[in-house]
Amino acid sequence: MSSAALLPAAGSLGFEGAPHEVARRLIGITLLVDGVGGRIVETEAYDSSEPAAHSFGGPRPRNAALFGPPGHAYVYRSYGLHWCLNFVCRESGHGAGVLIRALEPTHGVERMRERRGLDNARLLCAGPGRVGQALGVDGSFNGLALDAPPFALLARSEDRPSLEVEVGPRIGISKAIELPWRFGEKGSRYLSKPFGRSSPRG
DNA sequence: CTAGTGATCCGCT
DNA sequence: GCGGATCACTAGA
Repeated sequence: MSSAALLPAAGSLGFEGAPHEVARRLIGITLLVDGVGGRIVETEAYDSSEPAAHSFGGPRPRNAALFGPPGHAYVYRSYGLHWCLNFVCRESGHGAGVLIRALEPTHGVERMRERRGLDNARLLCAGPGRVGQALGVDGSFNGLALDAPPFALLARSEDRPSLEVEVGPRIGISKAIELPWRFGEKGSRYLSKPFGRSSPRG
């Protein structure tokens, strides 16, 4: 049996914690939507205390889910085209979240290829908009709990004991660019962009 | 590999 | 009007 224990992990991820801690813990966790998805290899943390966050400036209709209970989804539309998935953190009313930026495809790869109209596994989920498209996430998922279908979060199996996490500045923002709140699995070739300069292989 | 650009919608000033 | 927590595509190093 291949995978040792793929156990539900939603209860042990500590979504009530700070977003940069949750973002780090999520690396290596498997995310599935209706059974389709893969290992989380890249995340970013956002908090209402800094101006890059959608929650900065307080609750509004669009960001309401971010101010809801932790362990739920916040889905927003990016540039009028793409759907991006976040996990809500901290306590209700705070407005913190973790953006899922990239997955290593492991489950339902054919389904993801169809949805993305793309053959290259490396690019299937390499970016938040690509993750949304590959997993079939749209605005109707906004506010759903992460510990119940269609979502599933599975603990790391022990096939990768030496998981190393890299840290760096967040991508695609113009404010609070100094915060090192982007996290990624070191050496993964499924990142949306490489971190500093290591070996560009994988 | 990096840099530039158009697409396309919604929330905010 | 303006500008995004982006992506696909093109051109050039």
